[in-house]
Amino acid sequence: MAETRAPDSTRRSERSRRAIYDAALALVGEAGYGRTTIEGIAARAGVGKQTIYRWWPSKAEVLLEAFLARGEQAAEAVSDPALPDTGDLAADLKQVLRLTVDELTDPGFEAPYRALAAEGVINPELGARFVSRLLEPSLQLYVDRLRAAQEAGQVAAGVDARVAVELFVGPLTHRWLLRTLPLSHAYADSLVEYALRGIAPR
Amino acid sequence: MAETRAPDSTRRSERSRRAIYDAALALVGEAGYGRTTIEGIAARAGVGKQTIYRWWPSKAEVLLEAFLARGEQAAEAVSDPALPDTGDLAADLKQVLRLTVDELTDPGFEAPYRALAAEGVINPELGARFVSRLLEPSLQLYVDRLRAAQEAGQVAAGVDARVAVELFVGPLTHRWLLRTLPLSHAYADSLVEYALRGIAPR
Amino acid sequence: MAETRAPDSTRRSERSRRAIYDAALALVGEAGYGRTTIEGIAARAGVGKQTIYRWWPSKAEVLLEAFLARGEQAAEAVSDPALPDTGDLAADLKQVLRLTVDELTDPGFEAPYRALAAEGVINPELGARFVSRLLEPSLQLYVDRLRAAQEAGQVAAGVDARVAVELFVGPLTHRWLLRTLPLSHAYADSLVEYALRGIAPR
Amino acid sequence: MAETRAPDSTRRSERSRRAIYDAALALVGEAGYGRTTIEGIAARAGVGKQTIYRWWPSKAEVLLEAFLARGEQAAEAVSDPALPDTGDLAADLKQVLRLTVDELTDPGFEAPYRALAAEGVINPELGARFVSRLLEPSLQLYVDRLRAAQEAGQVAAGVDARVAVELFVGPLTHRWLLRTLPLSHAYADSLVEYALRGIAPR
DNA sequence: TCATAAGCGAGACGGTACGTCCCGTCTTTAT
DNA sequence: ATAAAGACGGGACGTACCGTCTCGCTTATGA
Repeated sequence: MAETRAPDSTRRSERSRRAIYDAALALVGEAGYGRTTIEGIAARAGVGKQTIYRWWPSKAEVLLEAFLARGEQAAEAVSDPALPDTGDLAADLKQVLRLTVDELTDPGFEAPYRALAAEGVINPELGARFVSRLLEPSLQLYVDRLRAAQEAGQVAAGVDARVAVELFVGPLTHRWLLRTLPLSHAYADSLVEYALRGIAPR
Repeated sequence: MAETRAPDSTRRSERSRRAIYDAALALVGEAGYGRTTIEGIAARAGVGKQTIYRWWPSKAEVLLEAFLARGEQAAEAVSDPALPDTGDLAADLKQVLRLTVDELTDPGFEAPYRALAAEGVINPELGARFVSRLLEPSLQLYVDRLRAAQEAGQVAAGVDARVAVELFVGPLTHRWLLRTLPLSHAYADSLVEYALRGIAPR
Repeated sequence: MAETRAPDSTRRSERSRRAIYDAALALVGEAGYGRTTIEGIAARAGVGKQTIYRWWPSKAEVLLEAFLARGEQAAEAVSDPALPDTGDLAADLKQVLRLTVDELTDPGFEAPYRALAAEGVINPELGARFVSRLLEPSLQLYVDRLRAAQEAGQVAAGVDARVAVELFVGPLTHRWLLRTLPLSHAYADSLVEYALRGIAPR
Repeated sequence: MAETRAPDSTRRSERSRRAIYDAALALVGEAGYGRTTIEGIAARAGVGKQTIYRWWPSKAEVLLEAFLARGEQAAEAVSDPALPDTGDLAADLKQVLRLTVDELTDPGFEAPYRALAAEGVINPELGARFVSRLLEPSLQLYVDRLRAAQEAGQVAAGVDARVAVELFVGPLTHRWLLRTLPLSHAYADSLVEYALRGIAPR
């Protein structure tokens, strides 16, 4: 059991960590995931390769953490991450799905997010981390909003909120990942209408 | 205009083509997409590397054609590719979605299909071919079945069948690709129930 | 016994081989053996690293062959490699040892020759090749000349010519390798005088 | 003039110094000079790398000092380092050369000595130190003995003792360094006989 | 007596080179 | 002309060390 000596994380260089995140996100955005290399990230970050290999097991993990770090920065700016609750469930969901459409179409966001999703499709370990650290937290917001609506009698009592969430998010993600048909606000609205009828109280 | 002369496909070796397909599918299944190499495919197929480069532009294309070729073999065995139409729309969809769940879980099928999907997520050209050659044809079967139901008054008249299809297929694919939660027949059934209510006539 | 597939030497690129020799000798001369790298040789020769690793096991072997190749070129220009035999043994040996001093002092020759000798001191395999391919052939010329002198009665009959050779060459090499004291024609002459008396007939 | 402040040698750890010497000699003996690294020496000595870099400029210097330190230990055991002078010059020289042969063949001695010699062949600075600290002192003992013999009329008056020494030591070193032919007591004896005749009085 | 500054073990850091794998191209020989 | 074979120039991999640096921790004075 030749455990390869774990590095001492208290002595880690925060400066290098940030430079690596920036370089990784920039390169994936510019050249694509396949043409982004560890050597390239190291060179752009002004960092030795070993500093990357010391702290991350793979290119995909670097990108995942870089993405998470960016997300946390963005999250600090927002006080309440919860979905809006104006009482009008349909309007609230449409608003959020429209925002999601915008985000998925944002050039700076799309490339690394696609790269991570694709890597997670093939690599179960990374996929699990991708889901638990990035995807599930935002799905949970939907779950919370749907439960609130359920208590307000706007959603049928027997509906499993976790499954219901996928009625909204699943088709959107499907279109985005596989590029079957273009994403649009109109499509988001249609989804909300169909899916909401599907889980409405009798 | 020194156009790199296109090879004469009439003299192409059918033997090599098949060996390449077999090797490609086997290697992706055994080692994963990332660890499958053109050299590896060539060696395993007992073929020169150039024979691959002559006929395919990339590893992904080899795999896509290999997958299609296998699909066509399977298709020859089936006379009518259409979805069942017993008149009971819910039952028909449940049956098909359950079969889809089984297929997505089949070990021999899953690895290359995931590999292609993931590559398509990142590579738009391949993604487009993946969708048009593999995905859309089967989605079209759903569209046809839903249109028939619509004419039979089992689906609301205003519903866009192409969008409706995604209410069934989108969540299922989402779970499979991202492995958020396990696929099961019960989940397939739930999807059919929720989604069908969403597009039911008033 | 996983024999690492030997390359097909009939398809070897003569062009690359020569470029590698030139680059290796130039770099050792310019930067010294320690600062000469395989990557540097490959880059300077305009060659892939693998082309070096395919044909040579180490930097030292590249240099040895480069040196031998240069020697062979030089040898082609000379019809008879034998030592001069004017009948005057002392004069002949002085002439040859003086030439050797000049050669060992020649800037273009010294650096690679030192590098090879030093590597051979540490690495017995390379040392053996260095000796058998470079050193012994020239020592043999001395042996031949001494045997001729022996037959002419200028050297004592009982003397082992191979040992006698080292009386001339050993001290010279010792000074050169270890730089104890400067090499000079005068030193060469002294050596010949002392050593020749040592092996003279009674 | 930001001279990098010289370390305070009064506070130097004798314990570490010795551990470094031991580790260096052991590693060179076990793995060879090329595979001995500063990191390896530090790890084996249980010492920080900086402790080596603080006190020595290079791997070769560490080894040279380690070798010298061992030599001094050995020298303390001997009262008089001078060569024997029994009056029989040939016998005295044969005895010393035979001892030298034995030493050069001693496994614990050979590896580091070869490593230093080889490094000195390539690196003139180290070579100079190698010669002045290790080689010349012992050559001087020969010079002294030969001068004594000269005064006793056993060596021709005109002979330069420093040059004469090399007639004995040069061929021996040549054989040892380059491994042209095996070292043996018989070879040592032959050398003494030939060389002594070369410098004998008329 | 006790701060304070040196040497020290430890090891992270920016780098360079290693030797290997594979890329996509090209050339040779055989069918 | 296609095919098997594989050498080639090239680029990235992940590893090993380089020499520098920064961290706490002894340890040994000198204020």
